[in-house]
Amino acid sequence: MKDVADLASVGTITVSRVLRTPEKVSEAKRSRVQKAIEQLGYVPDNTAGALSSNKSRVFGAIVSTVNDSVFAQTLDGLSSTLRAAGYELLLTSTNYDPTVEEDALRALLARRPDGIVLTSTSHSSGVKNLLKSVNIPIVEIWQLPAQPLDIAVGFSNFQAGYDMAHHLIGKGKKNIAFIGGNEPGNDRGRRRRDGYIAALADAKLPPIIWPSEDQDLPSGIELGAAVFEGCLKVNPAINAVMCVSDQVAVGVLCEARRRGVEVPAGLSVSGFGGFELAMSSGFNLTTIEIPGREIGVASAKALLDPEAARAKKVIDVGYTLIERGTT
Amino acid sequence: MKDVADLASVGTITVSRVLRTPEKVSEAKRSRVQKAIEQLGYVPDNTAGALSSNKSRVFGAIVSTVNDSVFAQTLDGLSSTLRAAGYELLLTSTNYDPTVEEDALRALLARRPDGIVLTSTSHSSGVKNLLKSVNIPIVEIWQLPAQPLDIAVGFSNFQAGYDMAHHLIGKGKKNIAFIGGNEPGNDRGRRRRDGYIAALADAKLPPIIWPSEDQDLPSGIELGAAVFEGCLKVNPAINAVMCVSDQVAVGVLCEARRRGVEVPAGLSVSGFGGFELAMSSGFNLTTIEIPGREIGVASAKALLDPEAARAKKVIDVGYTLIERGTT
DNA sequence: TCCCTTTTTGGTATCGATACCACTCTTGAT
DNA sequence: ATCAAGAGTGGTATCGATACCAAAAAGGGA
Repeated sequence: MKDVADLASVGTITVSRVLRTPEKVSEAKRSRVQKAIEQLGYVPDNTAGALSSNKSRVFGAIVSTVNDSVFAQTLDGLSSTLRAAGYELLLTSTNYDPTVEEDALRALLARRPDGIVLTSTSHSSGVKNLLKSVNIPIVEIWQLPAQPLDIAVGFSNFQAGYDMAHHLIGKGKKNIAFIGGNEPGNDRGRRRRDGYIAALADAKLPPIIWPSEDQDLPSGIELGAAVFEGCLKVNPAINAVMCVSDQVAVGVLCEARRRGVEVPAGLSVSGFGGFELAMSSGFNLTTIEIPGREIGVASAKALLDPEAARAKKVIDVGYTLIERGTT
Repeated sequence: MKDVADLASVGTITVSRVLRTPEKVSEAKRSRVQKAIEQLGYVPDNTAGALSSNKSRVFGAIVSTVNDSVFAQTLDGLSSTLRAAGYELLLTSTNYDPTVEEDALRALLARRPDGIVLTSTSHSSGVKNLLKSVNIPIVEIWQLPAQPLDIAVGFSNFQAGYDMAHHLIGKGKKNIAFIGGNEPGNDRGRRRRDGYIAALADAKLPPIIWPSEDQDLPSGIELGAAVFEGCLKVNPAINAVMCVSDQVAVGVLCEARRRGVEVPAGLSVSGFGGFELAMSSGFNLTTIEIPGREIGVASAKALLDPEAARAKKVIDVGYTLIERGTT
């Protein structure tokens, strides 16, 4: 930076200002400095800037997994919006293991991020203490906790589960099973299930949940394929399955076709997530579409302007029940 | 850090050593310092450390997209391996837009990463110059360039394309079409196509490529579904389609079922990627499986020990042709 | 016991930017 | 002509860690 300043015959502070607050520098010097920067191929050192200004221009994100297409959209929206504003994203994943969260957070905080995004909403006390001790915006996403730590961006999984169950009931189905949602650490799926239970209770129908907590079954598509052997055989009266995710629903649909089960006449199937595959004409799945990217964009905005976001506390991006051919 | 040092009655430098090189500190002081750290809830400031030691303990990654499940596995392997070694990952995506790469790189370099991972292998001269001017390990992944900038980790897309075409030819198919691979900036798909062309040439068969460069069609599953109208109608003799990705292949399979086309008797279908869906029993797709996670792990190792990696220059993780029911 | 080597420890300068303050130079109103 | 307000500019201290060097303590062989 000294070299640039010398070449442009200005003080170092003016170079700094050209980069951070160009409007405070006169046109003449600004262009001289910019020319010098280009000529020398100068790339500023943000680590030094972070130290002196206490602003790292980096945000941290702790996600449970990047291996989920709707989740990936959120990351995408988050990262692009932040980058457009001159910020970068420091990414860490916990692989749904809650014990890793504290370590990951500690490592993140050592990099002095200007804010943090968390995808889980139940935290250990160690995590809560760490978050309380730093004075930066904390955004919890993909779920709306009753008591957000700071700011929350998401939608109500409970309500979404309720709505979908209500939709199936409205179609005249009386024996509706809920499939999946038992992965440990994934409380979002459980909320959808709670919504399902509530909707069935309101309609005075008995809930059927499969698999039970103690059954050890594969998740995703494989789980859907296993429904016929594991669930429908035990309870052949079931005429609708409400799946915890689109992946599971696609598994059900594949297997239904193979077995010649008519959808939706013999069996209604619904998904959750808005997974690309589900939208395709081949499956034509009724599902709840989550604006994954929008969650990312909204969180980025919350991080960039925490005061405005804190006024709302909870930002509900909503969801859309999309009725297609499987219900 | 001063507070910790005072509480433990040692110099600040000893505190630093307890964190970075604990084996150089006597047992007695080490435990005293660790107790003080815990008591005060001290979280070290890595931005300061980065400035003084010229080591940020952060690696940068520029990916074309996180919206791809096999790609996500790579990120996962990369991030977990790095974190286990005390490093973090700074993530940026270009959304397959090569013009963004230089900006993204400049922003990354400002954070002084200790190394960089790139998913594309064709770079603008600006990018090349920037990379040349920094003296850190550069790892290009998911493809093996003839002239790696520094280190490359991946597999041969060309060879994979060749092998799959060879497999289809071995099955007695004579009219084999290649579907997809025209997205701009995605040179990996193009390499697979080149492999396909080479294999057909060796077998003295005419290549059929669809869609052509100038056709504007959706990608992914939708493209697969469009094959029947757009490609097979024009050339009904085609009895095998080799798809650029599993997504496209799944689209073909869905539509084939709907139309009652027998697979593989009437039409063979192959994919690429090892996408979860393709593995499921419902589709039973013949595909080429890429060890996505392993690419991430191997790149992380290359970043952590660049000297060892530079000795090899190119690290080929290979791939596996998995024959299932669609060919 | 003494001297030499090795281990352990601390003081101080330093990394490269920005905050803070002080100063000069405009501009426009009175 | 004078003054006040504001814009533009630069000098210097500072952020919090680690590198480097020097010194003290601990072992080990004569």
